Parts: sequence; C-alpha cells; structure tokens
Amino acid sequence: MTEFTERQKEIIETAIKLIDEGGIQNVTMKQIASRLGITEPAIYRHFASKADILLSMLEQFKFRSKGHLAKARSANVSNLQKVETIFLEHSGQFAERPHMTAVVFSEEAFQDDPRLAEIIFSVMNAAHEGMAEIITAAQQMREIRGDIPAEHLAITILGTLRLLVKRWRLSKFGFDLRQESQAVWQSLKTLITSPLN
Amino acid sequence: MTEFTERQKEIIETAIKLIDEGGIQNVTMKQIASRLGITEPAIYRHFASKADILLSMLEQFKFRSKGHLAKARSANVSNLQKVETIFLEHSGQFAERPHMTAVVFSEEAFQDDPRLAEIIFSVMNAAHEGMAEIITAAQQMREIRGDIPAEHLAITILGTLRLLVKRWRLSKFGFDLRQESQAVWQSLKTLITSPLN
Amino acid sequence: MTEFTERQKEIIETAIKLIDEGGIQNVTMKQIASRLGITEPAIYRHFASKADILLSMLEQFKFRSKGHLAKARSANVSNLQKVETIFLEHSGQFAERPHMTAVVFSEEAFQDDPRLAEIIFSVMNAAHEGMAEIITAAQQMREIRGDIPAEHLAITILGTLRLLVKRWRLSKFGFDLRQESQAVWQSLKTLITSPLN
Amino acid sequence: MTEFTERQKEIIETAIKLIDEGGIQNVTMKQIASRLGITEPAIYRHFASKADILLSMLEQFKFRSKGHLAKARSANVSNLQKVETIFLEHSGQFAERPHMTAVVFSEEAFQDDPRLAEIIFSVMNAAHEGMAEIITAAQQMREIRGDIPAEHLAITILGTLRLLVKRWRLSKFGFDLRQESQAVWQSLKTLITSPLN
DNA sequence: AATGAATGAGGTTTCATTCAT
DNA sequence: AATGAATGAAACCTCATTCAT
Repeated sequence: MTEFTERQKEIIETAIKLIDEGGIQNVTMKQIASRLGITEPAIYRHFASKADILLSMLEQFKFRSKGHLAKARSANVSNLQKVETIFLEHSGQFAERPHMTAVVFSEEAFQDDPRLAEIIFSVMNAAHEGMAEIITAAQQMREIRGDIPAEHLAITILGTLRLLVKRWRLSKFGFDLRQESQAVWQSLKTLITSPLN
Repeated sequence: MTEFTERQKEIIETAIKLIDEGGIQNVTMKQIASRLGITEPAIYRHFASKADILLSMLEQFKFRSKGHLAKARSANVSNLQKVETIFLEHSGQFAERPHMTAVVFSEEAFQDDPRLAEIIFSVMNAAHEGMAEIITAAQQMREIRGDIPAEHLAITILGTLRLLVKRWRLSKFGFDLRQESQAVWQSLKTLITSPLN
Repeated sequence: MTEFTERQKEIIETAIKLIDEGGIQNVTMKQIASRLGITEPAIYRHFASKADILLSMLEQFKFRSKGHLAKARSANVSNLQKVETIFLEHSGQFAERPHMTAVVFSEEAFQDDPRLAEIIFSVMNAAHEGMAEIITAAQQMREIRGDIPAEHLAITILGTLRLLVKRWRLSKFGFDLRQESQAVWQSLKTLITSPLN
Repeated sequence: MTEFTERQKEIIETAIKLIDEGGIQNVTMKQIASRLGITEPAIYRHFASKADILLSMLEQFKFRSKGHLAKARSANVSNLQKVETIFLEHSGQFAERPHMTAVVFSEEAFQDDPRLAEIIFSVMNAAHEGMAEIITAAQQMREIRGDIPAEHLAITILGTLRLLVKRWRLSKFGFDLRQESQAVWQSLKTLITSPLN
C-alpha cells in the first residue's frame, strides 16, 4: 500500500537485521544510523520517530502476508492445495528473508505499543481465519477429513509451521527450511486427509 | 534444584508479572523495587545482577518443565496417555500461572544473553526430544499411527500447544484454556491414532 | 526604516504568531517553515539567521513605537492630550494586533542576546523618557498636578498600561481592550489632574 | 506547604539563578547539575522531571506571595497602610532576592505548560483581587479617594510596582529598589488620597 | 537487610544550520 | 527561490549499578 523511499527501505531493512542480531533491544537509532553511515538526526528526515520505523516494518510484513493469503485463496486449485500453498509459501517467505523470523517471534516485545500490537494481532487473526475458512471448504468437498473441527486443524497447521520456523531459527538456520517444510507438509497432509471416511 | 529465599522468590515473581504486563522492556530494577516496596540497591542483596534474576527465573522454569516431563515419562500408563499428560499438564501449568505465558513468548528477548539463550534452547530441546521419544515408543506399540515420522508428530503436537496458549494470551485469557486444551487434545488424538494400519 | 520583502514580512508575522501561541520556545525554523509551506533552508534565503528574524521583528516594533511617540509629541494639542494619545494609541496598537502582546511580554526571553536586549531596553527607555518629558511640560502648563515627580507619573501611567494589556492577554482577549483603556484612562486622568493646586 | 529537602532547595535556587542569568532557555538539567557539582541523572533523585523543578519553584513563589498578602490583610492597621504594606513588602521581597525578578517576568515563557501557567495566573489574580478588596474597604472608610473605581486603582498600583521592579531589573539592579519604592509609594499615596472629597 | 545519593553509558528527539542541486 | 539530505550540539530522561551508611 504505502510507498517507501529508498532510504526508508534501507532503514527498515536495517531495523530488521538489528532485531535479528540482538533482539528488539538492539534496535537503537544510533545503531541504525551507524549501519547506514549517517548520523542519528538524519533518520528523522525519513521517519518521524522510532516507533514509526517499527510500525512501517510491521505494516510491510502485514501487507505481504495479506498478499500471500489472498493469492492462495484466489488460486484456481483444490482447497487442499490452497492450504499447502499457504504453508509452503509462508515458510518460503522466511527462507528468503531469515532475518524476518526474528521480527515475527519478537511479537511479544511489541505488546508495549498498542499500534504495533494491533498489527501483530491482526496478522495472526487473518492467517487463522483464512486458514479455517479454507479448511471448512475443503472439508465440505471431502478433501480434508471431516471428523475434526476446522478451527482445531487451523491451529495445528499454523502451530506446526510456527514451531518449525522457530526451530530453524534456534538452530541458527542450520537446516534447509524449504526442504524440511516440504517433508513436514507431507506428514500434515497425511494426517488431515486420512481417513476421509 | 537451587533453593531460593522468600525475597528471591518475590523478586522472580515480580519480574514475571512485569514481563506479562509490558514485555521484557518493562522489567527494570526500578519497577521491581517499587512493586516490592523496597529500593533498587536492596535488590542487590538478593541477586548479584539483573541478568541473574532473569537467569533464576528461567532456571526455575526449566526445573519445573523437566519435572513435568520426567513425571509423565515415569508414569505407569500407556505411551499415548503420556503424550496426553504432557500436553494437558503443560497447558494446565499455564492456566494456573497466566503471567508465565509472557515469559515463554519472550524467548526471543533472551537471545542476546548467551546464558539465557542456552536455557531457552535446552528447555525447548528437552521437550521436543522427550516428546519424540515417547511418540516413537507409542508408534512401536501401535498406539500412535506409524505412517508419520515421530519427529514431525512432535513438532505438530508441541506447535499446536504453543499456538493454542499464544492465542489464549492474545485473547487476554478470554477463554478457558484447560477446557479448550481438552477439546484440542481430542482432535489431536483422533489425528494421530487413526488410521492405525 | 529598513524595507522588508513580502516574504520577510510573512516570516516576521509568522514568528510573532508563534510567540503568541507558545512563547519564544515555540519559534523554531521548522515551525516557521511549515506555517509558510516552505522548507527550513528556504528561510535562509530571506534571513541570515534565526536571530536576524527576531532582530527584525523587534526593530519593526521599535520603529512603530517611535513613530507613535513622535506623532503624539508633534501633534498640535495640549500636553495632557498628548499623554492621552500615547496611552490610547498604544493600547489601540495592541488591540489591532493581539499577537504582538506576546512579544512585548516575552522581553525577558530576549535578554540573552545582547542585540535583542538592547532594542527592548531602548524602546522602553524612549517610551519612558518621552512620557516623562511631556508630563514635565504638562506640569509646567499646570495641565497635570505638580505635586508629584514627572518620573513617578510616567512609571504609573506606563505601568498601568502594561498591566492592563497583560491582563487582557491573560484573559485570552476576553474583554474589549479599547473600551477598557478608555475607562482606565479617565481614571488616570482624574488622578493626575486633581488637585491642580 | 510542601516541605523541600536541602538538595531540592539547592536545585530550585540554582534554577532561579539560571533564569536570572540567561532566561528560561538557560535552565537545563546539565546547567543545574554542573552548578551543583553533580551529574544530570542525580537530579532525578530529587525531582521527577524538569517541569517539576519549575513547578516547585513557582509554587514556592505562590506560597510566599499568599503569605505576604494574608499577613498584610490581617494586620491591625488602616486599609491604606495595608496597601502600603503590600506595595513595600512586595518590592522588599524582590530587593532581597533579585534573581527572583527574572522568574516573575519570565511568566510568558511558562505559558507553554498549563500547570505552570495556572500558577502564574492564580498569583496575579490573587494579588489583584486582594488589592481591589482592600482598596474598596479603604474607599468606604474614606482613606482612599472614592471618585475612581477600586479596580482601576488596583491596576495602577500593581502596574506601577511591576514596572518599577522591571526597570530595576533592566538597570541591572543599578539603584536601591527599597528606597525608590518608598519614594514612588509616597507619590502613589498622594495620588490616591487627594482629593478625599 | 536496606537506604539515600550518586554515576557512566546510553536512549530518543529537537534545534539551527549547511551544502549540493 | 527553493529543496532534500545531512550534521553537530544539545536537550530531557532512563538504566543498571555502586558506595557509604
């Protein structure tokens, strides 16, 4: 939605990297400035405040997440495949930008600022609701087993994804996330499709 | 393991509450002191540093987690029931001490201190390995379906638990965690036990 | 004296308004620029420095004050009427440009810059001396009572004017300054003309 | 009313001196600290914020002003003498603490902060109303001429006092304020007592 | 076991100003 | 005549910690 200037993108990117390296506490105006080779006040030409930087960062993340979800939903494939797409594209997004995992799991640190907390909340909710909806449809089409509430399956699938990414991060990106996601997805698929009854 | 004095327990408890209320950034010596009605230097009579407080907090958490795991494993019940016990007791532990959920999800904030990060890592690992081990045994006893790697099932079960607790927290403890855990567990059980083939 | 370009006049006017709204501390290059819809560096095309803006503002004020004083003195009327003219024209000047009252009462804020302080000092002195001179003449002509030093009467008259304007300002311009000045002047006139002895 | 510790008194005193020397803009935490030979953070042990320092300063001033007014009013003397007492004690207060004049005339700079502005406003109002009340009583007792509204006389007397003090300050305390106040008061007394009619 | 006073390091932000364009 | 990007200095304030008592 919002357009960012080159410098703004650089600043956001730097903030993400800093979170990755040392958590939210590591994101200081001084650090951002020194990484970009400018002084602290210079940052204020591009963002009104530090909170604005984080806000923009999360909004960008929200925007992308929404995009992935919308794309998956509108695809002309079976509902089961939509679930697969969401699962794999989501993990693919992280595989591409490993730093970003730090942001997602720093959620708790954003609970401080209501505006930031709201974004986190809405992203999680959108993912959950979107997923539950597709699963419900899949169950009606008998693509996914119907003996388990869609809500529960949504939690299970997203929870699995999250923990997988978290473990990848804790291992310091020590395995191939894409490959592992594929394997885990096969297991999830087996779980949720049999028995079809 | 380690014994704590009354004051130390109070301090740790206060730190947990502060994390709950405003994240790690909310945990300052000033806040802790004012909550306990003492001055900041007084805290140093009980802990050598702030890091030590957090360390003790996490060690306590680790100690309890280990206890639950060990208890579940040594119980004289089926392996499937052991998994159930771990799942339900874990969520029960959170239901009893809602503040604690904040600590678990603040993991990321501990990553900059190697000692703290290590504890987080080992708790998560122990849970994962313990779970995988029990699942493997269950699969051999044909209590849990064998067509899916135990590793994946462990991630799915623990991931589901984590996300459920996270959602409980985000909802500001707006639903009955114990009840919901029971329901979700029934779904998980259905998923992992059928088809037995 | 000095001629100002249109932009310069706008800048000075804006500075006055800003002082009115939030005191001297509110006068920043950023504020001035944003009010005029230009950028900060643009201001430097019109004034060499911020101090120069304030200096021009005060010089303009000094110029006008001098004008009023000179006009009153050269008028072909009684000395008492000259005093009246100064009193009423001065308050009329404020009634017309209420913002300006803020500048007069921010005098103190100008004391750290010697150039600014000098202007304030000379304006006040000119008013005082001019007033005292006219009063002395009036006393010689027996238009104003002679039992009180002209110096003291000057302080009383100017002090009354100042406090009246100050009260008008504190009341947020809540009464009609012109009308009130007329009334107060009648009282002052009564005070200084009787007994003539 | 409020009791201050020794350090708090020192800090307030330092702030007053700093205002005296370079206006409100000169009052910085760094300046205060360096004058007291301590570091900036140390100040925060004694006052929660810079605004609190100024607030305390003004409250102290308000407290003293109220005291002088109350004392004058309750004295067992004629109303005219009460007016005299207020006039002379007020100027005496300044003569004793010349720095304080800077604070009074920096009023405008306090308009920024509503809490500070409120104090200034209430001090001025109390002085005005107290004065007007006493003058009214004096007029009823025929101690002060009755042909002029008490309100106007109050403005004239207080305005004279203010301008006198202001001139003393602008002259860099170049004359004896007490002596001059005495002289000016004699003039004022002559003005407001004759003719008694 | 606790306090009062203080500190060094560092946080975010604002300010007047400069410079290349 | 004006802008976009930047800067050095300085503002207020917070943090974990220390030390004498």
